Amino acid sequence: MKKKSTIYDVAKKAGVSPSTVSRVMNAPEIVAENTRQKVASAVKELSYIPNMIAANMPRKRTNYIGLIIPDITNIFFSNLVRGVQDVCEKYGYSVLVVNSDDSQEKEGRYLKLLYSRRVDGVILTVAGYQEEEFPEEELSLLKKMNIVLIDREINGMTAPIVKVNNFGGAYSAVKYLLKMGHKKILHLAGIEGTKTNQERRGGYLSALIESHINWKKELNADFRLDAAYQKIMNYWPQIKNSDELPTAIFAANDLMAIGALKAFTQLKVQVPEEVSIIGFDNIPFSDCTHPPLTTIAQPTYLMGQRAVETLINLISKKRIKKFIELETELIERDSVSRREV
Amino acid sequence: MKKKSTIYDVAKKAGVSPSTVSRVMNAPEIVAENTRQKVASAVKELSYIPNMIAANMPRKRTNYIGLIIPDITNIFFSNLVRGVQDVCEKYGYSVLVVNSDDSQEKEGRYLKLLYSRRVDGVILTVAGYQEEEFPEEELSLLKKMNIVLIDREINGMTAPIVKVNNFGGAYSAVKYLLKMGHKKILHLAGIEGTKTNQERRGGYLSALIESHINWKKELNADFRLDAAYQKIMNYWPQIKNSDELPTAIFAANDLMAIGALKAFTQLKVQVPEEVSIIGFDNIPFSDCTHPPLTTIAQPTYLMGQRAVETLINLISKKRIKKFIELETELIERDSVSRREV
DNA sequence: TGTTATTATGAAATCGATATCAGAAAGCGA
DNA sequence: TCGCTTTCTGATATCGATTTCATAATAACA
Repeated sequence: MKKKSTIYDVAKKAGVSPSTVSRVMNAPEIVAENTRQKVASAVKELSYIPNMIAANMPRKRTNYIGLIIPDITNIFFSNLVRGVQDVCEKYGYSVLVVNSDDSQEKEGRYLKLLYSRRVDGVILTVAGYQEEEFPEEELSLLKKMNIVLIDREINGMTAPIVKVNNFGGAYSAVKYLLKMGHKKILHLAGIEGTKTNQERRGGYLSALIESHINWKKELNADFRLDAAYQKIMNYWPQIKNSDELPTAIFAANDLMAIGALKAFTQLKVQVPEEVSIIGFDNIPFSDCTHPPLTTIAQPTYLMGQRAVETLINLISKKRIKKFIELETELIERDSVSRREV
Repeated sequence: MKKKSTIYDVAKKAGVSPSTVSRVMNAPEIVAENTRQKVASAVKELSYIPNMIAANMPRKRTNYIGLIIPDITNIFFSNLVRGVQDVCEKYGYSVLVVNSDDSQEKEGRYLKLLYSRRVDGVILTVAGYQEEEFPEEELSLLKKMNIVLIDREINGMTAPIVKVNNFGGAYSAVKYLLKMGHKKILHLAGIEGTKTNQERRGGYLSALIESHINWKKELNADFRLDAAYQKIMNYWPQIKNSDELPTAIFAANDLMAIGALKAFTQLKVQVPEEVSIIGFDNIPFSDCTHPPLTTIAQPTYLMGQRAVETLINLISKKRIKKFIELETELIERDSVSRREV
């Protein structure tokens, strides 16, 4: 591996000062055509590529942003990540993605890492499992950095947030089921600690109350496919043939809806003839299930984009909106059918 | 935002030199218990977190690795990314992930970016669409960096590679179809330029030849779900009722298999009664399709892990295996049925 | 007790860029 | 031609760590 060439090498070869080389690399228009050419050819000859590490120091910015999500293998997040990456790319930022696995401890560790790496800002999906109060150390770190929250709010923090109208989405999902004639609607709920889940649960309950429906039932599956699968496998046989049997399910995300679908296939329960299911998220493949899943679509890619835009404005101290709430959309497919009585 | 404290601040507060603080942070065992304590409490008091940017310069390493994949929203890669991240985390590296969208031009640009950011090494899934010869500039960049290839080989480059036995996997998939009595097997192929696709195609052809089957047919869908869907939607009606009609399909990846499945649902063609389908990859959700997809499993997470381990050994100049080929596994589910002629 | 190792610390150079400031050269109006 | 901008370039300090080398203090040994 041959030695990397530096700005000094280029300067020497071109017969100019390092400052001039720096100018040619960063603001070519302010240097005379003539010198610019000389430098350019020296750059090419040495195949010089500037060392951004060195550049970052005096500049006091890295053009990195950190992205903390629960888990990249959770398909919900990959579109979001891509949205973040694409906008970053456009503005010359790079993204450092880490997985908190919804653990507060990991979240804290990564925040420290990101700080240590001096990222210009962080986009954070707060970890779901909150052991206790927000630790002091983490909170003070958060205050030192440019932060934009995404997807989940966090009590006692006033960072800008980009989220989806979870309440409204859930509300419209349940309203839709009611409109289709369902009166016994089970709720497959997500991680209890998360604001997201609380809001969706709120939408569920509000829609029921508004329609004077007293029947309600919740099963918790932490937003996870296999947990939902297990819960249904356990629960359904118990209530089969009783009047506890729901005619519809509102799942707080598609993953759980798909888990339920899988369980029903195995239990030989027909969807939507025997139970209707509606999900939340509209993840990829939710249109490839059998039957294709009716769901509430979230604009995940857009969320990622908005979050970065906000963050970049925050970094460059422009005016920003503190609260961006995107709307959901009902996607009618085939997992919900009309139920008479 | 209050001023960040530096190693000098800590040194002053603790009444020692910056060198000593540096030692406490990096090799505490070589400094006297007494001074270590003084420094530690100064660190805590100022809540000092070292600036890794500054540290990287004299050290000449960044503890970053770059990861170039075609597209993070392609679900096949998320497990791989996670494998990379988890091992990196263990060894104190951070990962910079970028999407080439299978474009050679983007790949080149990102390589340059990664070089500029002075990552310690790069894990690269070579872009599928190769316009022409590998550009000189990119090649010389590759030679300057520590590179580990993943998934796809590249002609005329001798970097270590971690891949899957594509030939063997495809071969066993087609052998399995033959064993189930199928004699007309269509191949849904991926991006032609990729070695991966060539190998899988090779496995398909070899299995046929070995069984003295002359019937063959290929449709190309670039590894993409929607392309596969379209191809089937166009092709099937044309050949319906002719003896061109295949009884089974070997798709070069699950995405295309799922696209085909979707088309067949729409065309009211029963799977597996009328056509059997076998995929490749075993992506998440391939067990949630209808019917659950029989497929060839790739150990993607493991591939990511192996790639990083190799890269880290390469970086630290340890001995490495130049060629790591992982085995596939046939996952029998319900999309293939026996066919008695 | 004098000599040599060992351990613990500090001083100063260094990594490779940027940024500030100053000065030379060129352009321009009177 | 003189003075004043404007344009272009270079010298030098700086960012915040690490690293090398030197030295003081202490321990070990003959």
